[in-house]
Amino acid sequence: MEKSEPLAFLDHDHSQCRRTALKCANNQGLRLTKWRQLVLDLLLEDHRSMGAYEILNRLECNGVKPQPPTAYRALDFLVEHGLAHRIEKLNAYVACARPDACQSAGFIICKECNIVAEVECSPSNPELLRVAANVGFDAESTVMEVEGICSNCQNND
Amino acid sequence: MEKSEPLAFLDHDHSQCRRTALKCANNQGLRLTKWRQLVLDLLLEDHRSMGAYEILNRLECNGVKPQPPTAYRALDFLVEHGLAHRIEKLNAYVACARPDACQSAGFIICKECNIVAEVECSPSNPELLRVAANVGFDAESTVMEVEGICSNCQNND
DNA sequence: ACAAATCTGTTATAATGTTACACTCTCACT
DNA sequence: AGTGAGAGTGTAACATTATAACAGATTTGT
Ligand SMILES: [Zn+2]
Ligand SMILES: [Zn+2]
Ligand SMILES: [Zn+2]
Ligand SMILES: [Zn+2]
Repeated sequence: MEKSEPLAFLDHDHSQCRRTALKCANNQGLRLTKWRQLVLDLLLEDHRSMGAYEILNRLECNGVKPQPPTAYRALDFLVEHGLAHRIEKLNAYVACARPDACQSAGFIICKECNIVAEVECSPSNPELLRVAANVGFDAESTVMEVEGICSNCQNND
Repeated sequence: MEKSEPLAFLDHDHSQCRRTALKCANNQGLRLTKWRQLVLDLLLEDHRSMGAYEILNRLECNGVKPQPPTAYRALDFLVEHGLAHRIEKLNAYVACARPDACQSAGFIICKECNIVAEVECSPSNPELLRVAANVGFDAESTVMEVEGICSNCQNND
């Protein structure tokens, strides 16, 4: 599998994605507490994105359903440590597809089926970065999202 | 002034920006109705972004204060016709800085002062687009945003 | 003048995200 | 083991952002 292929669009052994992510989380010495674990697991079910409240509604531990801050705290943690990404265009979250090797990622978003494919690529647009550098701007984070219709959905019309 | 300089960071005759935008709107044969006009005017006050409710709270015509849908409708219209842009990272809106020549734009966002500089540049990241094309993805729109600290704010610490 | 299309007014509600504060747990250090 | 600091959780309330639905008004083309 080529490095830059977006996993989301490929048939693949997804349980492998899950194992990699969990192993990666442990290797970093992160504290994967109960809720963080559960949220990560929900996100790792597939490569779709989920809203915070969709996650919240499915969160549950021994019959206990947590409140919004619990979901947001877990999501913030996962995003901060690179185990998940926030999709700004959708106000939603996805598990990182390559938590072991994710420097900078862009996202391909299908409007129809909501699949979100992560692509490891250099940060931002070269022209944009050049202009930013020219005006002494200190760039800290980058949003790169492309919305459209995936080839599956094009054919299903 | 070089084409790719971000206007927002430069001292400039901003009333000129406003005239250009309004002229541009009229030239396109768009119906700039009362609310659309007023919203555009608010956005054109400077190159800062404004949330929909910030706009809503300042909207007023002959003592009449409209409801949320009015603001959102005007904003949707302006965005759709390229007179404004939505900043996904901020859930906010800016007037287009070059409505006469805006094919595709990226944004430089200062966390401190909230200034939003628009940069005309090619759509998205080349690697991201290449991968999208490879998998037969039909790209329709692109989000390019870089967040950080502008040089002014770096010096003001 | 008329019909179709577009725009507006209005009410209500949905969806997303945060503050604040008390309490509990974990971990490093005596 | 005790203990204190920091990190994590529980909970209630609230703030912000966005949309649905539908009736009425205005504009546009014929
Ligand atoms: Zn997978
Ligand atoms: Zn699709
Ligand atoms: Zn200006
Ligand atoms: Zn600044």
